[in-house]
Amino acid sequence: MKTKKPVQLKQSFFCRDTRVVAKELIGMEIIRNIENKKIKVRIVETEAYLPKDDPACHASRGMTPRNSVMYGPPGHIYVYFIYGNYEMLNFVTENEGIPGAVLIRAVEPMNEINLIKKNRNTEVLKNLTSGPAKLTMALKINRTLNNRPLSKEYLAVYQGEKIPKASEIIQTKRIGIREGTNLDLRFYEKNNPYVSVL
DNA sequence: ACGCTGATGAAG
DNA sequence: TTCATCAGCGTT
Repeated sequence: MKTKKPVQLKQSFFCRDTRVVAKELIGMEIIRNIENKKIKVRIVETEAYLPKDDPACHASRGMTPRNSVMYGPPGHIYVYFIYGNYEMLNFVTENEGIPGAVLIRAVEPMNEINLIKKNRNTEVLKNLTSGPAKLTMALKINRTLNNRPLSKEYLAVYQGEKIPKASEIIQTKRIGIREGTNLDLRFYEKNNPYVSVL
């Protein structure tokens, strides 16, 4: 047997500058444990939302009931609801008390393709997980996971088997926001078909 | 290019 | 209490 046991990312991984975490999450793997299945995906696109001078960050105008999770411990899950339809998956970063988070924008499926197709109600491979709301539908992630620590019991992040070289990670402007578009805080793997927008 | 959808938070 | 806003998706 050559399969290595997956190494779960420690809390200290997330307790750093949000930009560094967003960049280093590219290539890491998420395992979603649900209904006796373990769906494994590889992160291919992220965005950083910063504690300071970032008008697009939910916490840019101070703490509210919704964004309070971002002020909590790093490595926790922040899921919020948007556009009347969609859930978004984020991981909290920075020290407790400092509000930062990384939005997971796209992932690449590594197993359970048929289950993901069913969850997404489509057969088109490149549409399965190529967007922040698509991947939460594919992995059945919703607000019940909000404010929870990472755990292999339901959702955890692991060291990736294939980490892109620095030259394979593209850094550009963020997508889908009105303010803060001048900042290059979006990261994605070059030439990966599951990236949401090229 | 647009409609769907409803939680959120700021204003009054 | 109202109202504009919104880290998207799917169909046209």
